[in-house]
Amino acid sequence: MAAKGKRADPYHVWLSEVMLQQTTVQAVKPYFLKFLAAWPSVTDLAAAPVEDVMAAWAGLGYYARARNLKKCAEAVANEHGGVFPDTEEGLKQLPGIGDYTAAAVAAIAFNRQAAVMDGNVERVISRLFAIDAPLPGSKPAMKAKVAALTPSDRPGDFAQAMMDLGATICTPKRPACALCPFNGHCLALAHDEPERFPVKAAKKAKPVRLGAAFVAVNASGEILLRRRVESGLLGGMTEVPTTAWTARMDGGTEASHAPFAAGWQAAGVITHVFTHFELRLTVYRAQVPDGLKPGPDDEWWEPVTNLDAQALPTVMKKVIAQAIPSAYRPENRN
DNA sequence: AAATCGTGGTA
DNA sequence: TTACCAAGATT
Repeated sequence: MAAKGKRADPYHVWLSEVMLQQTTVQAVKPYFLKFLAAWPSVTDLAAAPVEDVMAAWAGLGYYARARNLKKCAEAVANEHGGVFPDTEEGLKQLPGIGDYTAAAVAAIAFNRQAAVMDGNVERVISRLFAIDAPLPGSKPAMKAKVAALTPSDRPGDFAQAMMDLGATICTPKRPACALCPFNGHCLALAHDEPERFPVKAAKKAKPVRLGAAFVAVNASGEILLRRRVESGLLGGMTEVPTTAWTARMDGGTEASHAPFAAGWQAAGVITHVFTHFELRLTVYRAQVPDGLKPGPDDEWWEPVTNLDAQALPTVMKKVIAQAIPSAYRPENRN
């Protein structure tokens, strides 16, 4: 972070804010450093192969962010001369930059008086004013409160201070109200019920989906991989062949969806929880001879020693580790 | 405009 | 263990 009231590098601010969307600082740190080392400027990122960017993002989640990150870098490099727009409105036109990120970059990197509101700020504001209307419907009213509080002097520092307050003092459970600089003006505290806010709409139950995954290893120690379609869940990421992920496991479905006939052996079940469903995959493995042709739909054979360089999401690392326990041991990596 | 989209940490 | 949720965006 830059010194008090100073503008930080817009590329650094943008990259960190995108990574921090729905993601903890702890999880982001190593990825942020890795990206800056690989691509020191936005033009470097714009010039990078998208596969490299997806592989570098693997494990961080919400992979549409990585696809939009690349598109945004290309837009800045090709349509803005390699310079980020310096207004909230200009930034919001770019891929992957919404209300929050546009305001955050405008305030922190360009000293603009933009109202920055993330989940932390929503919690602080909802408590300060004891807002009973549930999120997300109450968002516009809350943002108006933030805008009214945001100063013209050092708006970026104000934004970061509000987020820090929400992250460390005005926490979801057991907030440290005694330490809060607003404890003389907080309506929720005055009513002795800070934890009642923010009020949120009820969330729905998480269904279970079932499927099977197939790990084929040939005599040369290569594993059969394929690339998922660009859109939707894990879009553009790498996977091993699987059946469809459906509510029911239909008998006979599994063998018919194997990439080819082989001595498939069940190797156990892995469970992975996504945002809106839980996935249980039965893992099958087979030792096959060399020379099998990869299927038509973006399949290839990859040395098991090179899995770290692949764009494998966490669920697929679980599958491979289940089938090949040694795959992710250090001595088997390049 | 409700649904979709990952993962890991915490209580 | 379950539930929540973390510096949200897109369709």
